[in-house]
Amino acid sequence: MSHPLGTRQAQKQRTRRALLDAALELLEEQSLGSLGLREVTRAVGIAPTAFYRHFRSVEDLGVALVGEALESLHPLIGTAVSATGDAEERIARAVESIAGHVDRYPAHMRFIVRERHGGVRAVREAIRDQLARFTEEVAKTLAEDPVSAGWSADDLLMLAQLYVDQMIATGCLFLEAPASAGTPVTTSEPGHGDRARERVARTAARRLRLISIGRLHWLDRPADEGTSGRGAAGVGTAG
Amino acid sequence: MSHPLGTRQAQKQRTRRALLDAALELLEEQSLGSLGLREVTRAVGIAPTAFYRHFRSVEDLGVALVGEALESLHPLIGTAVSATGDAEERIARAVESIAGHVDRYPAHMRFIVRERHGGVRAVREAIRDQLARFTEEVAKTLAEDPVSAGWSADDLLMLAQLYVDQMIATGCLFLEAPASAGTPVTTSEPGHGDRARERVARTAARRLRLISIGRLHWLDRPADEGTSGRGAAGVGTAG
DNA sequence: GATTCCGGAGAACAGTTGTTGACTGCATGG
DNA sequence: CCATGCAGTCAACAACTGTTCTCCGGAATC
Repeated sequence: MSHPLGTRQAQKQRTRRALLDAALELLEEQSLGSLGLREVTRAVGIAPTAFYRHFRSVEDLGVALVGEALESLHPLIGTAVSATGDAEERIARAVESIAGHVDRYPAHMRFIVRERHGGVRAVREAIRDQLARFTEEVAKTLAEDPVSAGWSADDLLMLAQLYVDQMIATGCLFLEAPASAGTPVTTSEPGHGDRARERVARTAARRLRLISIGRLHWLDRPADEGTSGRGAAGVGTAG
Repeated sequence: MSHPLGTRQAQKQRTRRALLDAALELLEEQSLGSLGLREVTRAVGIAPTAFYRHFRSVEDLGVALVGEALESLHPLIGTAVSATGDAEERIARAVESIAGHVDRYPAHMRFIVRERHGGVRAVREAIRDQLARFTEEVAKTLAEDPVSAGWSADDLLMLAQLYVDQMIATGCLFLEAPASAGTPVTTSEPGHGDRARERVARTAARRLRLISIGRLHWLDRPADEGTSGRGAAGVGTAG
């Protein structure tokens, strides 16, 4: 109601947040390209013209959303790609991290997944760039892992991209899994959602496991044929 | 101009195609949710009301597009996942198949990638279902591969999903790579596009290689811990 | 205490959208 | 050869869009 604390800029940032949040919520059932400026202001409860005080266009708002959505993703690197524990522990921890993140910021996750290949060029490119930064950081973390000894920078980046793609795909699966309802502890029955969630978790874990195995044997045949590098993993599969 | 061949239904299907094609082209720079009915008819050159003779809504048109886009994808299974040749040959063939498909049907590919997580529920679900069918067929093909001997059905499906995701991701990368211009043979210089294309091809091949390696060693530790199945591939990586 | 700054409101604008009903011309089937 | 079916047209509708300009009131500054 009133403005108990803070200056005027505080109020400005508050309605800015309201705009961002309203947009984020509206974007759960549509894409940014079809999101109207008036639609957002209506949801916030301000005049359409007030929108321009905060963003130049919906596209602009979208880019801002990319920023905070990807930023919220960053801390995941520490828990999901860290080099502590055995392989199975690490996989479990990674999957749990992703699940937790989707629980905390579902709208952010959905936004990224939807707009990554969406119809708004500026937002697409913003996501691509931010994701590239993120991937590079993952690559850096992977480099510190003893398993990565002897890997070329290119191969490490490839692996990081694979992991990041996997992370997003897994997050998307968690999003699509029927929500485990808002009641975390009230009922102890499994519920439809929890079953689906666990199925997703197990599949995701298996995927990571396969990648992890491939990683372990990546350098098994150091130099076979002349070319540039990786040895062909050819084995008798001739039909 | 005239109607030399065919009945009246031929003409109907022709404008239906025109609608689909126009939509497909318009969708290269926007998403289905923001695609207007009038926009499509305007591009085709017919009255807006004529649209209803073919589709009930733009959503409906989208679902139709899903059908033909995914159908065009099916023949890829034979060339990209077949069990002939050594691993390296197969990987190269898979990447080439995908590149070729993107060259032939770029709009289809873009449509799938964009709308797979897009803002139109009906289309999203149509893609998910069709993609599930596709994946199951891939799994069936993989099952015939000697490498898959001893694999559980669940694991095979997981691998198929991984391959399908990889296929789409690779296709998307080829789409984003600057086009190699419409002139295939006129100039023999590499050009910006061709360099980018080859970079994409090499990265995609490496990804497939890693997955292939993981596949080969998937059953290395048949039964380690009690649980349900796959042995933990844990190896000394403790930080 | 007076003045400037600025987030927001209001009205109005020209365009656009999806959808309707009644109509027309032409290929088709009796 | 006539009657029906049906793709496509036209006009009109209410609703909505993004954007501009003008104005207001309260905080911030001097």
